[in-house]
Amino acid sequence: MFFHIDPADGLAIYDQVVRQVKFAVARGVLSPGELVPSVRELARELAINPNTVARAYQQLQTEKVLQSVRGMGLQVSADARSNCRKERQQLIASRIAQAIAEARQSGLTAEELQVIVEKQIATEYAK
Amino acid sequence: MFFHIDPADGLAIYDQVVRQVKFAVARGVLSPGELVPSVRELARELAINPNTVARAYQQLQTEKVLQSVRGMGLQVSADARSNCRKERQQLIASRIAQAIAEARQSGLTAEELQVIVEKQIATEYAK
Amino acid sequence: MFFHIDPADGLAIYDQVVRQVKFAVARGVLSPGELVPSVRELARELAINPNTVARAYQQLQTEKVLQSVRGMGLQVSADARSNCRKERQQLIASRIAQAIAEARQSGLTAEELQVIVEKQIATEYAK
Amino acid sequence: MFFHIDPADGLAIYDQVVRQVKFAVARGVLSPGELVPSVRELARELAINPNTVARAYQQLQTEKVLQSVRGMGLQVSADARSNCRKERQQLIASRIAQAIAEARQSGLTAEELQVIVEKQIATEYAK
DNA sequence: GTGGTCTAGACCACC
DNA sequence: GTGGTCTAGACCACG
Repeated sequence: MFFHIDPADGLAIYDQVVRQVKFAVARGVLSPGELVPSVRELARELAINPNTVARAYQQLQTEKVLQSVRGMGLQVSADARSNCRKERQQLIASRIAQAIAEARQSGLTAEELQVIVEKQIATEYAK
Repeated sequence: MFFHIDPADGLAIYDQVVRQVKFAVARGVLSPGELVPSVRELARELAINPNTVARAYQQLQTEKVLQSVRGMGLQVSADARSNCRKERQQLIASRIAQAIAEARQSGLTAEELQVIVEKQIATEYAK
Repeated sequence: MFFHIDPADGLAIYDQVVRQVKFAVARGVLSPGELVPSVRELARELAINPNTVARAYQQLQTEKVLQSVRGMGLQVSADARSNCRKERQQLIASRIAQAIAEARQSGLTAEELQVIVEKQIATEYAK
Repeated sequence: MFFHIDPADGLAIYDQVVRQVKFAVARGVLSPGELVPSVRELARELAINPNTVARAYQQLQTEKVLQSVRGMGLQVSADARSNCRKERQQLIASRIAQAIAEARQSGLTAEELQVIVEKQIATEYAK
């Protein structure tokens, strides 16, 4: 499966699921019309409680990323892809902006920060 | 004051206080031997609950950044500066690493991410 | 067909089917002795699952509105019309009573409510 | 307390709570800035599970009717009153419209329906 | 099988 | 004390 939950992320688990579903739609791993894994199945795969998955899916429905097909499951909405693409940029950028704001506030110069960031990007994408 | 609390940061408020005290020590804004603001005073300035400040100070004592001076308050420990300098790098780097890991997981390429990061750094340091 | 299913009605689909069969009998659209559409046919027409229709028909048999004719299907019972007429009043009245009770509870005066109701009746019967 | 839960309403309990909070704000029973009953307190009063109240309150937060005051509770938003007033009309009208649509579909004439409605309004407001 | 709702009880951060 | 989150397990409606 394309999800990975990190209990130490700081973000709530249901929120991690929400973000990752959006990312999967943005990437095209999930396509409009496609059924997402069932609540029970995803819960089993991620080793979390079905209610937690249900909560994430519910939020994704109110945000119109998913829509329910009675008795069949939940389906990616037709216009979800473009919305998720836009939102992905914003979600990532704001999280990075927060980290950068703290870095600056900590007294690091832009140059020192630049070094750290480049090293981290290199490390991450080398995996 | 050298602190800035952001309720929307995602981090717990007491944790933000802990980090910012460490950063202030690393920057030299707070020097070894210097007394930090009292719980009540800092709570008033940051408009947060005194219990939250007390909790942050308690953790800082546990981590030997602060030590109590009977009847005077809390002062920055003698060896706090070098420790805080080291930790600053690590705190900042790990938060950035988390954001970058999510960015990669979301399907962004290193190049797309680089663009976002540079833009955010420029924005932040232009303030 | 004399039925109309509204997925957004709030009522369960099988319950909508039950009510509408009763109403059809009350109106005389379905007469005692007449055969109702088969489960499969009605399911196809309403674009719902045959199980849902079967469940509605089962309840209608339990309530003696329909009775099975071996090898033929389900027919409207002899005494169904008068019973359905009585029940129609009660079903409609109680649903309206519920809506009115909520309206009152919401703080609307009888006059304000009267205005809303008359407007809605006019709108509905103008269709 | 100004709430009343009816398990036989058909509506989900959490939805009944959501609607009634909105109605209370619309009526002025709850004023902007005022703290609503705590999750645990309201759960106790209504004899339902705290999670059910929490779910209702959460939805009210996403709809900007309530906002949280850290450690203090949940407060009615500044602009909630006018929004709730508008929504009350719409919530009531649509529920009534549904009942009326069914009444018409059942074969009742506008006149017969009018009689039923007036009787129900009289009954309800005589309580 | 599916999602939707509800209950029960737990731990956490914050005031 | 407050809300926020998570787990566990139940029942219902629908396919």
